[in-house]
Amino acid sequence: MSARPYYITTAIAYTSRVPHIGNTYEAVFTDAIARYKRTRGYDVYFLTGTDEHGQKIQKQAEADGRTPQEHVDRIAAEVRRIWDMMDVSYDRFIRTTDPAHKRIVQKEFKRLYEQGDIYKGAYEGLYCLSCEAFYTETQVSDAGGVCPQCGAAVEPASEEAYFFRLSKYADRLRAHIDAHPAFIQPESRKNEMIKNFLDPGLQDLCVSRTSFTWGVPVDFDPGHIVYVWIDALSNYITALGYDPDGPSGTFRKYWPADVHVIGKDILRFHTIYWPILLMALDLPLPRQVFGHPWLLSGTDKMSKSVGNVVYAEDLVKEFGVDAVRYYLLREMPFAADGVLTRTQLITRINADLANDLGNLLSRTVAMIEKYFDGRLPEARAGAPLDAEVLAMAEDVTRRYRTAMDALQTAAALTELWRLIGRANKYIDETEPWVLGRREEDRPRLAAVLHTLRAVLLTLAPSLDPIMPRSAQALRAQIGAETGVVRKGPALFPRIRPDESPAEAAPGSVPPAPPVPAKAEEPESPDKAPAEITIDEFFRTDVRVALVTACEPVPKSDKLLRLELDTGALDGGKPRQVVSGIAQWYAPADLVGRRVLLVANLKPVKLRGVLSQGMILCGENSDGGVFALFAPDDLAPGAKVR
RNA sequence: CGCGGGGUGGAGCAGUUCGGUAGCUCGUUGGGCUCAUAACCCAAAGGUCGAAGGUUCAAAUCCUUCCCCCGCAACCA
Repeated sequence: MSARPYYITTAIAYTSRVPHIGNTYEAVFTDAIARYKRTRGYDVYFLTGTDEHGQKIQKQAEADGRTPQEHVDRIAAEVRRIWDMMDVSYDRFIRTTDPAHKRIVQKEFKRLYEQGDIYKGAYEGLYCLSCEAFYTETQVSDAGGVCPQCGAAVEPASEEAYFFRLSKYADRLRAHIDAHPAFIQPESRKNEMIKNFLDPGLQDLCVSRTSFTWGVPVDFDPGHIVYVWIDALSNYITALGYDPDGPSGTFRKYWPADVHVIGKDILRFHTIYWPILLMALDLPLPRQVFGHPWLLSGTDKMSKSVGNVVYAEDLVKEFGVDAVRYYLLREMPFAADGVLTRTQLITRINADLANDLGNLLSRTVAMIEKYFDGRLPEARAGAPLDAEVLAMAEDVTRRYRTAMDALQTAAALTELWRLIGRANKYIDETEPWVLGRREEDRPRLAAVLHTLRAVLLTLAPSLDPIMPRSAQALRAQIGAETGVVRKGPALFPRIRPDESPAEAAPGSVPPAPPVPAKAEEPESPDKAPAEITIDEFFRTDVRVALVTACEPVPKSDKLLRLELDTGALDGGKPRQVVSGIAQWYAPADLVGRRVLLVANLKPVKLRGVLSQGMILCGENSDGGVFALFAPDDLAPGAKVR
């Protein structure tokens, strides 16, 4: 019987910035499943890659003074390097800028248009000239009838665009979801999708843009660019050689995908738009979409501005690939968000990898070398206890497989460690060092060590998908191929815990960023702004202003409404500014004080309240915000420069 | 009443679907062992399961109300 095909994918990584450990988790997780399926004899095809189109990338590249292609080439290479470093065993790395991909996307688009699933319509909305962007009526009315971005007037406008008739397939999709309970994982997400998107009815989806050029052009209508959904999602089939005019053998062999592993944030696109797109193309739907949870850094989402972003590379440098892989696969829950802290990482490595697994191997190997010179004799005296441990090994392997089949790597690892714990206990129970003292106990000693070696041999293939290198090292030491046991270097050396003050305090929760945000060089969003001339600076009108009144903005958490005396600037009239500092200042803290006001900002309405300027504040890396106050000697209205 | 997730020994979590002795890892304390990476094994201490009502012979689990925390959205110009 030929091996059963198994097609598994990650989402393609967006190339606006270099992926952090949270993004990397997805690749590692998917890799573990792919490797596991290979050990189970499946013919696995593992796809990953990068999503390289869109306005954001175009703008980013412009800001960096590069062409979009240069930009995505750089980031895609970086993504690939990180995946390789993590031993991600993908079979194909697709990029949406691959010419073959683009060609097929164009064909798909055309076919959908010709069969009437895509139609040309008008995108109606309120347009802001200065932002060159459309806004919905709700967005505008919430902003008080002006542009939510800049506060300028907006006007109704329409622009040509292509739309996808989602509604046509909604019933079929609903039926599919009902008939395939495992389609959306975890289960809780299923209701979310149905309740939030399917039940209210699907709007036709706008699938083209004319506002930027970095994308796949609609070949029969110049100026239109295929918008992200059709372009990006199609990677799962174009990578296999799909072609509306006759797909490749690879495609016929692997499609439909067994599972798309994606972040929970893009579940909607994968469980609604993607299936409908496939239906329209008359292709079978993927068997499962798994929206994995987030990896949080400390208690928060990783974010550049908070400064708690962790990169796989830094962790790998310090702890090794396999330890990082183990942590991710062990610590990430199936549905709830996972947490990454340095302390937890070190604890996990020491307790599980060094003490339990590493030490089990170490003591077993050491004894086999010491008592039998690396070769166990045939003459053995078994005991019921041995059989019990070996039976457990089998049972654990079974449970491990069940968990892995259900994508529950944490549960699978818990099982393996149950066996490791049992084996360590078995050593204490049998006391091989006592057996080693008397010649007549040699057969019993041989049996005990044989049991231990057997347990490790059982463990090796299960550990393979999780920690390929260490599993290999373990095999080598217990002589899986040669039969000769030879002690090697410690599998996982113990790590000395940190003694930084933040983590030393007993009972305190150390949410300290595990690793300082690394140098910014591959990232552009946060790098220091470009130089400006003094004239450009003087375009900013900064003034001293006296706070004459202050109150919270009703129904808002963060906003304070300030009334400011700006001296002669406004002809003695008070100026009203809304500032998002309610978390840090009570109104009473501000009244009577002199703040620094950016006086020539475009006015904007916040929560319905007009704000005519901005108060200057400083922000610490821990997020604390402090207003900058002027000395009393400076009169209201005084110019600051 | 915006949407969603969560509140279980010092820390991190499981258990809640289909009520029935509150479990795991780390940490703490005491003991054992010496093959091993100051590792391993055993034992103990430690919990009003966010609060209050209710249903029930029985509630972490079901119902009602409330409190708190975290995301997202709206409001951080």
